[in-house]
Amino acid sequence: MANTRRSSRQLPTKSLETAVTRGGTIVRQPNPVSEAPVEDSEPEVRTYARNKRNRAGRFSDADNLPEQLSRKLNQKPAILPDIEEFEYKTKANKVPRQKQTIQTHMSREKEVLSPVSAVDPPANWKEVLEGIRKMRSSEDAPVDSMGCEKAGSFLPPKERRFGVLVSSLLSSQTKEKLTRGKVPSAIQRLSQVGLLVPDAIVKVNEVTLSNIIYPVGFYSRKAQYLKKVAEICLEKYEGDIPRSLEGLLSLPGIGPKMAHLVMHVGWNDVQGICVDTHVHRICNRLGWVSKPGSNRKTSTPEETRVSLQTWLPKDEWVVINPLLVGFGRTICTPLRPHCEDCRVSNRCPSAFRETAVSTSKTKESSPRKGS
DNA sequence: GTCCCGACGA
DNA sequence: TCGTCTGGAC
Repeated sequence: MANTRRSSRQLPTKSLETAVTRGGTIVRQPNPVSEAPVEDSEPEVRTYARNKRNRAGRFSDADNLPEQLSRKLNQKPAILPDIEEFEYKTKANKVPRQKQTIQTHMSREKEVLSPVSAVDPPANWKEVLEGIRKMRSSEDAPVDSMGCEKAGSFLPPKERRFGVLVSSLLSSQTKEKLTRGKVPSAIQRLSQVGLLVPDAIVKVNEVTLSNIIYPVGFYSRKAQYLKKVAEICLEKYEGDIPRSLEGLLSLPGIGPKMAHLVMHVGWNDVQGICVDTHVHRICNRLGWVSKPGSNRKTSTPEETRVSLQTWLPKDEWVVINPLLVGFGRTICTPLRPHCEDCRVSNRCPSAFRETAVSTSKTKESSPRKGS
C-alpha cells in the first residue's frame, strides 16, 4: 500500500524555461524540454529532477512577461465574487469540495468564537508548559520563531502582508529551515526577482515559479496555489490579503493552520491557536485535549485547536505553537519520543508508553490510557 | 527504507 | 480517513 504511490507521479509540466537564481540576476534560458526524458518512468523522473537542480545558476523571465500570458490572463473568468463560485478552481463541473471545506471551517470557527463556558484546565498545565519552556531555552532550538514573521518586514504593510501569506503558503516553518544557510530561502529568491507582489506572480508562468521556489516541499503544487492566490488577492482584495479567517481559508493552499498564523502575523489579530501536527500530537499525549463530551483523543489538528481554546488562556495562544513545535522536533518526537530526556515526563500520562516497535506502518496510535 | 510537513482530493 | 505531493533526515 505504502509503495504503490509512485506510479502516478508525473513530470512537472514540460515546457518553458528553467529558473534559478544567481545573485539575484535573471538570465534567459533555453528550453530544457529537449533534455527531459520523454517517459516518466521512475529513474528518469529522478534524473530529470536532479538535472534540473544542476542547472542552477540560470534564470528565466520573471519580469519580461510573455504576451500570451497576459492574454491568458484576460481570458480568465471574472473571478470569484463569492465562495459559491469556487467551481473556478475545480477543473471539471464537479461539486466544489473546497466549498464544503470552507463551510466546515467557518462553522467550526463560529463555535469557537462564541463565548465558551469556562472549562477546567488540565491540572499542572502551567508547570508542564514552564518545563517545556525551560527545555526549549536550554537548547539551541532548530525552530525558534515562525519563519514568516520576517517575510518582507521592511516592506509597506500591504506588501508585507502578502509576503507573510506567500511565506506561509510555502510553509516556511518546515522545509525552509532544512536548507537554511545553503541557499537563499525561497521567499528571498522570490523577493530578489520582484516576485513577492501579486501583480508579478500573476504574470509569471507556473514552471518558472516552481523552479524559483524549488527547495520547498511540494513545489509544483505550491506554485499552482501561489498563482491562484495572487489572482484572487488582486481581483478580490486589491492586491492585499483577506482580512478574515474565512477569506484566508478560501484561498487554495491555505488551511486552518496557516490561516490562523497569517491572521496573527499578517494582521496582528489572534483569532485562534495555530495548531500543527506537533501541537496536535503533544496536546494529546499530555491529555490536554479531548473530543467534545468525552475523554478520547482528538483526531485532527482542528479538533485539537477547538479543544485547546476552551481552556488555554489567550495570552498563551501565540507562544504555544513555537514552543511545542520545537519540543516536538527534539524531544517529544512522533516516533519513539525521548521521554528519558524530558523534564516533564513525570507529569505526562503518555510518558514511556510509545517506545514500542517501528516496523512497517506504526502510525501514532498511542497506547495511552487504558480507559 | 521509512517517516515527515500541511493541504487537498477521493 | 487515507493517499498524494516532494526530497531530506534519520
